[in-house]
Amino acid sequence: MTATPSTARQDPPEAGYLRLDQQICFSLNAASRAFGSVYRVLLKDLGLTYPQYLVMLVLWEHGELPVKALGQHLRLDSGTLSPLLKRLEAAGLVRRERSARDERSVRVHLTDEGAALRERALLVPRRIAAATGFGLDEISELRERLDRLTDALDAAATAEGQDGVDPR
Amino acid sequence: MTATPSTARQDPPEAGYLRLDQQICFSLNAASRAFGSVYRVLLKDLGLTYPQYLVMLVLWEHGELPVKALGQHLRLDSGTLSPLLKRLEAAGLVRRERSARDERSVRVHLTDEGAALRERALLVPRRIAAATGFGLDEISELRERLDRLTDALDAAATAEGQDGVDPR
DNA sequence: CCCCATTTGATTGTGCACAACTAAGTTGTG
DNA sequence: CACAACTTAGTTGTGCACAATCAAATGGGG
Repeated sequence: MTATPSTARQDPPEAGYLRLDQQICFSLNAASRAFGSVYRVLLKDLGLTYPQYLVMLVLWEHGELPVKALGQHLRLDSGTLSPLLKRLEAAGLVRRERSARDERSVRVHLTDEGAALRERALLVPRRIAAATGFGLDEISELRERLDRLTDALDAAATAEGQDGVDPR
Repeated sequence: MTATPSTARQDPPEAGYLRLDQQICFSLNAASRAFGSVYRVLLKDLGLTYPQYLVMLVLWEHGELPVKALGQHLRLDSGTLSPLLKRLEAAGLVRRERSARDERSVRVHLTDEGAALRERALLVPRRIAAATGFGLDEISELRERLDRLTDALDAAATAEGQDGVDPR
């Protein structure tokens, strides 16, 4: 039986993959959470969490959007956005109102207070960039790779979801 | 009044940063969640979530660890691990027992069922690697950058936490 | 007009991440 | 020994992510 419970016996190439595999997804996860910690500190002054900050970024850029479009920009669904938007509304930063044209749609727009918050948020990116210690081009290249990775994973996920559909 | 509610007026270099800034952290976040979707599908057969899978990876590698050490490997604290480990224990994959030497410490180790699960998990990494569409060296390079990024962010976060302490 | 598929949000339930706090055990010092 | 400082897990509360489900509104055929 021995004390070492794993990595015994044959352990073909799989085992190496297993380690590598942990590395990439784990590194990604860890980097994402490390970003979260830094943002948490910087955004506390603004009274925003990081996902709320992302929503505000989109609204600052586009002004006013239905929940659906907001979710498409952020890759988030209503299950995540609905409570988040309610908290932003409770904080007085956004308002939600049913579209008159289509009663199913809820348009989210900034309050004056929400729009004004942008001025203070302008200071954030520079401090984040400084915290990464990366140059602009290095960030840009990393971003390009991550986006490519995301696209590949999304494609794989949907293909995996319907598995071997072979839709003729 | 104009339709575009923001990005008007002066918008100095800050605005460009703001956009770039969103890109890198958002890309990271999106990639992390995209990975989550792919893992979710692959791990469903094993009855594991992705964070549970990470815990099992560490246990398969090290055999048996106190909660503290597990958390250091995964960058997670007891607030996250305690309920997660309870779920793994309820699933019959691990056991938790107080160390006799130090009653504060809880050692987590694999059950036979948990150890056996490794065989089925060996299939996962290859499918993940395939889903990324990345080569091994490209994955390796990306991982290196992400780890460097995480280190820089961690350093910035702790420095930020005590802010301008100037501890004399 | 009525029926039905689709679209859009909201709700519910599960699980993770993390801060703040508590409880119990351990260690060092007088 | 007594006692304070520290360590290790656990608990509680808040918020995000996502699957599943529901309800309301819309729009297109019969």
